[in-house]
Amino acid sequence: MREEDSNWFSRWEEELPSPEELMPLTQSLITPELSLAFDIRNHPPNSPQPPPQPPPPPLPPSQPLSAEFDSGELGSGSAGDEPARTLKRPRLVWTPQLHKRFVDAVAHLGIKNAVPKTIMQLMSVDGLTRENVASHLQKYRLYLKRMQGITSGGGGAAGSLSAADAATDHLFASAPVPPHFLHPGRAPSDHLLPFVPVAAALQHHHHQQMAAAAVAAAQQQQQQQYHHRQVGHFGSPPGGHFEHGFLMRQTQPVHRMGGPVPNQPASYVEDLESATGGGGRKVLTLFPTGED
DNA sequence: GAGAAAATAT
DNA sequence: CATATTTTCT
Repeated sequence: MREEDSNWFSRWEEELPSPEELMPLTQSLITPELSLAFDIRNHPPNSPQPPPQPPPPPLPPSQPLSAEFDSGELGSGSAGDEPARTLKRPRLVWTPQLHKRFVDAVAHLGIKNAVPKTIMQLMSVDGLTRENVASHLQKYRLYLKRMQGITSGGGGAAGSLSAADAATDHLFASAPVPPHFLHPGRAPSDHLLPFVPVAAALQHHHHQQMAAAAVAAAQQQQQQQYHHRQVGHFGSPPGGHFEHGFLMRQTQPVHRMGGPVPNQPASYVEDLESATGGGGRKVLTLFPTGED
């Protein structure tokens, strides 16, 4: 309980894995034929077709994520300008769902093609930039490396469950870590880890009951160095003014690349549910998709 | 003030 | 693209 504590706890309930998400590692990949089917590459006049290596795998089966977000925001004119242009984007919050998609993309791509660019494209999550993926990928790799030492070697000794799973990277732990990744030279199929590092063993949870639950609030205006949470409290607005709370607007000038990526018009808004008990807190993560 | 996550720079 | 460093948030 140091850093996130309240945070991750709130998230935990919010992002609780749905049955669909808990799919075993036996996730069926896209059939090769399908991949090939998607691999329809015409021959444009001048297409920077990457090296003869890359079978652009289709997008993984999109998850039935509930896309529900308030479309409100309109208002008034205050924000006549839709800044988007060269405006610093807020900060990307990697929610488990988003991370899962990331992992899925990497998994389906294979280590070889799992480069930021490709991953980003495959994810088709709007608002997601290459830098975001790159940064996360970096961390993810480190996590994998760390995990290697524990899963192998010790042989999954019962005792050394290690904090590596639950204690450390909460986010990574929540996502189904593909069996491979540990090393390319291994057979992906067949034997998988004795156990999935699904975060579970949580015994100590102090109920700090924090009102803050919302993440990802975009402040298009001046994002100065305020000190405290900027997220909207839904609990009790001091000013008596009810704010929308978390509303993100992110429009990015889509520059199309001639890439062979069958972009799927994916609108990804994640999670929006779980009003367990009386505390109805909804966290809206990831920005709405304008379009691709 | 420390630690972690994301961003940014090399 | 990968890694290192810096910033920002909890």
